[in-house]
Amino acid sequence: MRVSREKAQENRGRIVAAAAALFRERGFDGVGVDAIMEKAGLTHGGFYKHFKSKEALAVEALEGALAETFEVQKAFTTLSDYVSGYLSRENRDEIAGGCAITAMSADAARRQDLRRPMGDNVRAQIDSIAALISTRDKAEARAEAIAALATMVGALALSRAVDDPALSDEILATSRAKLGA
Amino acid sequence: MRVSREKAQENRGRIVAAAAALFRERGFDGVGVDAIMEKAGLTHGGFYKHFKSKEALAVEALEGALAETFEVQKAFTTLSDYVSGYLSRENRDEIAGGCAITAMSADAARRQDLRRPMGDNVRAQIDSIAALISTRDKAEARAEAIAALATMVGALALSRAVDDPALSDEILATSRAKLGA
DNA sequence: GCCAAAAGATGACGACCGTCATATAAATTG
DNA sequence: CAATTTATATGACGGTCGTCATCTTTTGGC
Repeated sequence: MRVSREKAQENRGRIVAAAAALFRERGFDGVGVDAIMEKAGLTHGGFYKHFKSKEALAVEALEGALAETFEVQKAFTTLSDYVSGYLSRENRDEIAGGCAITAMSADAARRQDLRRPMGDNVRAQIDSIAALISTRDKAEARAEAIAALATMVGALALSRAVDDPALSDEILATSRAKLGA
Repeated sequence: MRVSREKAQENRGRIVAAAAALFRERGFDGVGVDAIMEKAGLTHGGFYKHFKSKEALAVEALEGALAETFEVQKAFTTLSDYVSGYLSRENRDEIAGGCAITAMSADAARRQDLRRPMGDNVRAQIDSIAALISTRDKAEARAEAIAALATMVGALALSRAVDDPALSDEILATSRAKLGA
């Protein structure tokens, strides 16, 4: 049955939000359109009234996930807080709500469409981190920001991939320390 | 038709090698058993004479991919060479033959079975890198090794995920420089 | 050299996939 | 209030998936 424009727009948002969580949790190929629609509280059929393909939804979902976590990170006013928030056990254990760069970089490497939102967000993150670094030399701040972002993304990925919880914690703690947090 | 034990073992190895490449390239859910068997020069039916499931093959394929790249990396005698080899355009562009940690960490985060080989290899890499660091303090060398590995993995993942080739190159070059290579 | 074992090929199964046609029913338009 | 539009539901399609049963053919053990 039909639904008000307002409600339809809200439903669309719920589909994107559900997809943003599920794609991070299970990867692009690990989630079906039916699972996304179910999580959004709808049935699968209406999907193509909102999106022209699963891939098109993935682009929007990635943009949404990246924007959401970027908002959280922009709230940190020091590099130390930024790093501590990123390399925390909570962020490691909540993949569905955590950093979309780490969770979806492999999908982005495989699917052209996802690389543009990734690139946009990486550029923004670099600028954001560089702004937190108090160095005279702008180029040097940018270089430090790039390396810091790489270390954070790699440490989070490693901490999620290894079997031993002690090693996982050690990776987070050591990387935090190396980044001055 | 039947085949000699020797030939059967060689075929098994070809299946594992094909899977090691395809899983890195397309992810666990992006490859079917049929594609793996075809790449190995066989038909899909014989698969379950060799492996009890696709997941079981993935464990062996990951072990193989990790061992293979680890052999390459162990050949480097300085940290600088190690880093330069890892953070090269060639390694970035050859996902199927490149670092399995970077290519499969997301799959490992999702699938328990893959975390043990990941953990084993990460431990070995840390020790291997730490041995290249000339520091009196062993704990300090280990900490530097962990951070260096995290930076390398993150930089490679980022360089593959972004849309802009210039940014991709910059991430590699900057991370190399930060790691003294 | 015969016989049991087994590797691989062929083919099928149930489940799930992305996508779309159609039906339903409510909202918007006039 | 009537006519039209449209968001969602139902159901189906062709294709692909992981897995397995069966058959063929050859090997390896006696």
